[in-house]
Amino acid sequence: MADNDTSKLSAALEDYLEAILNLSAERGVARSRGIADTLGVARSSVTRALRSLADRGLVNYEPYGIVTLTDDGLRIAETVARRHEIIQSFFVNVLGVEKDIAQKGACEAAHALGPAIIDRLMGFIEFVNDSHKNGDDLVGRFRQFCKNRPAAKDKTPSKATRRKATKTLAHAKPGQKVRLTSINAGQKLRSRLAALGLVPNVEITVVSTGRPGPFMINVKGSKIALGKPMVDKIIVE
Amino acid sequence: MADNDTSKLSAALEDYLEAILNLSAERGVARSRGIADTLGVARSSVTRALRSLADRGLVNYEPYGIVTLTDDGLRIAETVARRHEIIQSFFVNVLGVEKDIAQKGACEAAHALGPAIIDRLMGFIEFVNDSHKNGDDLVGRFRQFCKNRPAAKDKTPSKATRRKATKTLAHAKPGQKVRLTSINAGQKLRSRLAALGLVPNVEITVVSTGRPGPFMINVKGSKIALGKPMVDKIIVE
DNA sequence: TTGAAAAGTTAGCCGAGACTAACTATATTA
DNA sequence: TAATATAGTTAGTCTCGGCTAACTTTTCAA
Ligand SMILES: [Mn+2]
Ligand SMILES: [Mn+2]
Ligand SMILES: [Mn+2]
Ligand SMILES: [Mn+2]
Repeated sequence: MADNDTSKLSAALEDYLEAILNLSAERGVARSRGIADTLGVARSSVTRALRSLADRGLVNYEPYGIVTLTDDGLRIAETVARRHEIIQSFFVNVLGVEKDIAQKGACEAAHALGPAIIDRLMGFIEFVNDSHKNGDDLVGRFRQFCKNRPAAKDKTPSKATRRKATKTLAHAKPGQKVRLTSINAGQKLRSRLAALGLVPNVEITVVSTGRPGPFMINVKGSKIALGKPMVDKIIVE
Repeated sequence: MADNDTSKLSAALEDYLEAILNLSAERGVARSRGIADTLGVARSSVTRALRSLADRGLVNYEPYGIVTLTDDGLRIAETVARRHEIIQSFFVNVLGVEKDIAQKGACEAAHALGPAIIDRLMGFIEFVNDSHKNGDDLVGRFRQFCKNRPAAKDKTPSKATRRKATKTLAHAKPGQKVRLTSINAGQKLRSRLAALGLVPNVEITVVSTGRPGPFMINVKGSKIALGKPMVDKIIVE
């Protein structure tokens, strides 16, 4: 009988429920083979998932039988399917994303976004539709807006890039002067380097960056050759 | 040295990179302990993740050392962080979702949404801001719109619910007449039930639904008692 | 009715990613 | 400088969710 459904379901198991719901609607019945095909997994994986779902009281299942959702299972399946639909609708109908891509992204995102966000998102879609009825073609304006500006690239630097990233000696160019911040290594290596003058706050002048040849630096008048692994461990500013 | 980064990174490893980027920016340096605290995992989990990332050439790491991102790692970390920021910004600044919830959802969704969707989403945020400058307070209008309608619930039935779900005998109420569609069981059980008159298309009248007592049905004049497991296997319409 | 073909299950393997407990290296401080 | 506290690693375990190969059950058609 229906077991406890304390812990939240994994994305994978939610997908099984969603697949069962869809198959039931489309073909009238959900069988193991159909689920495997829908999700692109091996038939044996389905068997195991069904046992797991049955243990949680979410499907009626027994070996060689067809699969139906219990009331609990139906509730979850509908919630997931609905989230998927809403997110996908936003991607396609508002953002104008290509259907296949939207489908894939929405199916995954559906497991990550809870009621608070989904409700708002649905409200927003309604708002957009409502605006349209009132003569304001928001989506059309957005499309137009997109045309009039150089398509932003996913790689465009943003706040993230503006944050200073830790620089190692490897990032320095020949001729550049840098100050040693710290050495990313154990004390034995650190003391070995200290003997060469490589201590915190010392000024380093990069002589050559070692392609080809060794990475050469100048520290207080003496030239030092460093190996690549070493170069990555020396933090500078 | 930098290994091949053929296969796409898992969400978990992307989170490690993101955490390292953030720690480097906030504290100047990323150490194992800080990563563990940020992500809420055990220190030993961090050790393993760092080894894995180092193998892929995404971080400079060696035991007991501090951690820095390689150029490849930095690129990925920034991409993930930026997706996170854009999605979160949409949730908070457009949809008006509470910060903590938006943060959590965005961090997860960031791994699921690729450039095609993210680019559009960022464009949309810009569009909204742009509209605002031109005197159209879209967000304000949306907030107003939300107030003027009964808050939609995540459980509201939608297309998903409108699809007919498979009904079992368990869903029937006392006195109800239903037609048997199929029996979710192997042939031996099916023939046993067939002997009782339970064959496809036969009409079943529900007598009592068995709380307490057995589930009783009337088939062609004869009363039959069914156990709960059986009731779940009989598909009707 | 019987013998494939198809559907489904079992058994065993694997990698990812978490955990705890115990150990080791490093840092701190008296 | 030695003792202790903290940080980090190692070893071993677990669950999840894939997979293949081999077997069994059910279906279907001759
Ligand atoms: Mn889906
Ligand atoms: Mn999904
Ligand atoms: Mn994030
Ligand atoms: Mn994340």
